Amino acid sequence: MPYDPSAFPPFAVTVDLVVLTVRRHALCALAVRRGEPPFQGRWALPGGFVRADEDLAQAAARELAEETGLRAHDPSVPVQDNGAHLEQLATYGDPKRDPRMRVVSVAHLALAPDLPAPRAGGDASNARWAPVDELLQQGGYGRDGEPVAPLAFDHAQILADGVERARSKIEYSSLATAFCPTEFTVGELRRVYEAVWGVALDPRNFHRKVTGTPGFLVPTGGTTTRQGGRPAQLFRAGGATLLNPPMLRPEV
Amino acid sequence: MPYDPSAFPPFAVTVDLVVLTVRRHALCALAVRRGEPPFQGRWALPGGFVRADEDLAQAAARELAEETGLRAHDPSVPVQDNGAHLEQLATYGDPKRDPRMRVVSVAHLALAPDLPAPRAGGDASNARWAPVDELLQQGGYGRDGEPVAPLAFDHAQILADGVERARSKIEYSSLATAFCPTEFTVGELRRVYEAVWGVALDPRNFHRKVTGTPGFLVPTGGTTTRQGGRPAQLFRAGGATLLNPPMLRPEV
DNA sequence: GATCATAGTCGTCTGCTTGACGATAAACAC
DNA sequence: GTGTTTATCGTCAAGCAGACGACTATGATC
Repeated sequence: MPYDPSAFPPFAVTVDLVVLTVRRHALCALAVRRGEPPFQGRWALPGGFVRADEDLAQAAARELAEETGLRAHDPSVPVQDNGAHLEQLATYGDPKRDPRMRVVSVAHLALAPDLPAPRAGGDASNARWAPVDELLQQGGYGRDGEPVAPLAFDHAQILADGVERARSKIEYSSLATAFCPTEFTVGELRRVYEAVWGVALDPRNFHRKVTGTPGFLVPTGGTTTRQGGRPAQLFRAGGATLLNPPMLRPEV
Repeated sequence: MPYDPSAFPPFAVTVDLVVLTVRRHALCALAVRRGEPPFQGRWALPGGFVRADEDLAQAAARELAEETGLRAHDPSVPVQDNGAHLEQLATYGDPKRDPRMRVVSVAHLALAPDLPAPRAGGDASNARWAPVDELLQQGGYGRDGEPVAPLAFDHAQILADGVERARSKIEYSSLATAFCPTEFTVGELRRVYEAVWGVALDPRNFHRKVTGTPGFLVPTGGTTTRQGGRPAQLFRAGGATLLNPPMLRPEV
């Protein structure tokens, strides 16, 4: 294993982002349209090169800010204010994943509350929140009936891995609150779980579970009626990051 | 995000391996002694450069074979024969992690049954199985009383992350069987959990749990008495990879 | 203002899993 | 045989989850 500088092949290193949010009861991911070949005109995950003096997490946070305006949290700090949760997902390095050169991409996963509208270099038509189901279906048709092209590069795989990570992680952590605004109701949190898992949950058992787990939610004292119906208590995310026992995802 | 070939800084990409096994009731990791600067003479994780035409998983499997002679499993296939479990762990890319140049390391985690003896280029004194507690304690003294130097580079962090991954993953998957030979007893599997978690488990409850989880263990029909005491049934790992409900790690 | 629809919150009951631990079984050493 | 070790089965109580009834507090509709 000598580190002879002439003995190793050079790589380009990028970060790609799986930015997830919940909009209109659906789990959505941020997609940007590629403006140049390869895969010109196709949708892709946002990302970019890691700079020479930058850590991987810094690069991911910078890209996230550039694409969405979101600040990333320090991962060691519990979810708070309107920053996004950001964590490393996995690294993809197939020699043929980019037809032009050898690129290793360190994918990151970001979870954000519902945001107004994406901006990508100021051009709204080149960035959008798309339901992950729509982005992942291969060769199907979108909700508007137009044919859906698969994501560029290996981004479908990266997105699928990110979604799976998010689905499993909200089971045993308090990460689902990262999809919520600073103050939220139990019902809003439940709708997050329902959107991410794609299932219906019993409101009564869910309420018992989340309010009974110490440190998960702290009441702010306020109430809201923005969902209609009886006013609901408002909560903030508590300090607990791990849920024990976990939230159980219903079978199949 | 233009892909102008002159616009990105070149990186070296390596794979580093956290190879874990259980020896004499202790969780051990493979360490190799560095033969050259920086950190010459210090212990480090095995690893090496990713080749120009190689996938990351291939590079990790190649390094694993070079260091231990182990073949890696296809991760989609359940644990079987004496191959090792191999999975990607995380990627480390701090600009200063290698003092000579910009190196991004894609760390992998391997779990192996107890092996005869490590070989690193045929020189046994340059590779060893060391208890992870010993490798991770900073500036302490080893079991033989000699001072322990911390691992080279950021390998202590990588090792800690790998150990934590293994500890949590055996909770909800059948991965603990990767530490066992092809055929093993419930008691041997229990001692794996005890070594990895560093706790004592009730043999009766453990037996009930693992034999009661469908698909976890399949009896081979044979028995063995190699542990002394009453002969124990032999099992192979079953097809199940996920344990539901999980194996619970005792509180603190 | 009465009624209805909607969403939130509190309780109850039942079954399953766990943790603690008693008891028995089958080998070996002496 | 006696003691030691390890394996295996059984029992019991506590805790938690799923199913679901009941009640509350809003806004919408008649």
